[in-house]
Amino acid sequence: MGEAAAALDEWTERQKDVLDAVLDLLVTGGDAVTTAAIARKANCSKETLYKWFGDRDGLLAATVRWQASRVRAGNFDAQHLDASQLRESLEAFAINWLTVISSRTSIALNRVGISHAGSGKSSLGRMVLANGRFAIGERLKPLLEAGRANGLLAFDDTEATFRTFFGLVGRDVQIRLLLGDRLETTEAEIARDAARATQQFFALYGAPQTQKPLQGRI
Amino acid sequence: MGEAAAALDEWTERQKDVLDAVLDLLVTGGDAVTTAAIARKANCSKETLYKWFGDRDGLLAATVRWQASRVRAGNFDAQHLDASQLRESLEAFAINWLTVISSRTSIALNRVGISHAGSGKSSLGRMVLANGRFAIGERLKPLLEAGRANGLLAFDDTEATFRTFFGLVGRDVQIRLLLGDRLETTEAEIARDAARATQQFFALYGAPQTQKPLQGRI
DNA sequence: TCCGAACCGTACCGTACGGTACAGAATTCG
DNA sequence: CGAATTCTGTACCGTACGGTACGGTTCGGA
Repeated sequence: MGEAAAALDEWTERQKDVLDAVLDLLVTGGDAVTTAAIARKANCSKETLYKWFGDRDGLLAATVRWQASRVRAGNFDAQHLDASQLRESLEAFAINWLTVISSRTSIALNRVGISHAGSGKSSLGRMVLANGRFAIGERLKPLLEAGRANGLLAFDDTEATFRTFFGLVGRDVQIRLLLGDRLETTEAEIARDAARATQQFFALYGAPQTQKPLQGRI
Repeated sequence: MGEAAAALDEWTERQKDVLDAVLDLLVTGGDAVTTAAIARKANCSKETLYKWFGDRDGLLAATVRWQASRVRAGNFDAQHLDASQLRESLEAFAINWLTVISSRTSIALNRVGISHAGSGKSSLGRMVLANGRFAIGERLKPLLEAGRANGLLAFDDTEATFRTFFGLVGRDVQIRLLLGDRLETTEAEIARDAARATQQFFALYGAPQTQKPLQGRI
């Protein structure tokens, strides 16, 4: 939230163009993402790159933040939920999440973060994690808790419940894509998987069908 | 199966020592896994490395195969299953899988495969995938189908069912570890998670408690 | 119109690393 | 024992790449 706003005006338009160039290079995995290639693609000098972003890692970190600041989908309003609204919201979350992790951008950034995490300096990995797995968690948890408050869901541990939802939605998709598996992720496929995951989630955590107390409405 | 046997006698003892050295270097992520470092650690010359394994990628590929050939756990016998045996077997699978993906070796090899997949040449990624995600799938599916044949499980698509089990067990563990998250994965924690995943899996795919026909017993 | 700041393009430097060459030790085999 | 083979250790080569230096250009402000 504050994070996203900060990232949005943290750089000038010209600098954002540079970050977009980095993203382009990352996504088209063909050629290596060298500082020279970045400067060429962005029509700027390497010296400017280093002046603005410090070093290559700083540039990559800025790119992660920049992409993250763009991705935030609007939060879902979780007041006066009924069962079908909750189901729709969960399904929308699942669709959104599957779409994100299937995107070439997400795959490329996760690969960069993982490579860095393997090289000791794990700050990029933590950043990807914060803007991926943990960001979606913080956005989904209020919805889960609203569902519980309205008697639609039954669970004790919000974190554990979210992790189960995460597993039901993601399954093996992310690791397969990261490892280069060709996995057709069409929109229709994603919608079907999101619906299945949501249904399974309700089977596990849906509250038993009791007459829910008409709280507040006289 | 044949793969494992092939890998076991594909190299001499001396060569296996070299591959173990590569694994050691990969696991202790501190220093880069250069050919010079490998030769130093294995007390052999770089020239021998190139003679035996072709080039650096061939050496890494051989290391993946070598590690995979060691990991295979004994298959589970899936005859005359009753419910508690099935549950135990599934839980054992889950424990085994969680233990593997939490190991420093698995994390390091997956990181290498992912990095390679990002650099165009995806053969290493596919190899890690074949010996990880797909190997566990091929080993688990017979158990699922035996459970169905014995009336303990109800599902149509074996692959889809396995993927759900995979998601319930793995959740966010692998991506978090790959991205450098410190995630305590004690034996007790793994056992608890495996039990929870198995229970959830039965809740989704357990056959309704009918009197199962006493097939074969008079 | 002039000045200075920011920036582009290119050239350059140092180092790290994959891969090769080679001399000498170890080992095998007749 | 001697010849041939295989291996080790080290030195070496070429290249790729992160980072720096610098001359030339654009552009905003006085």
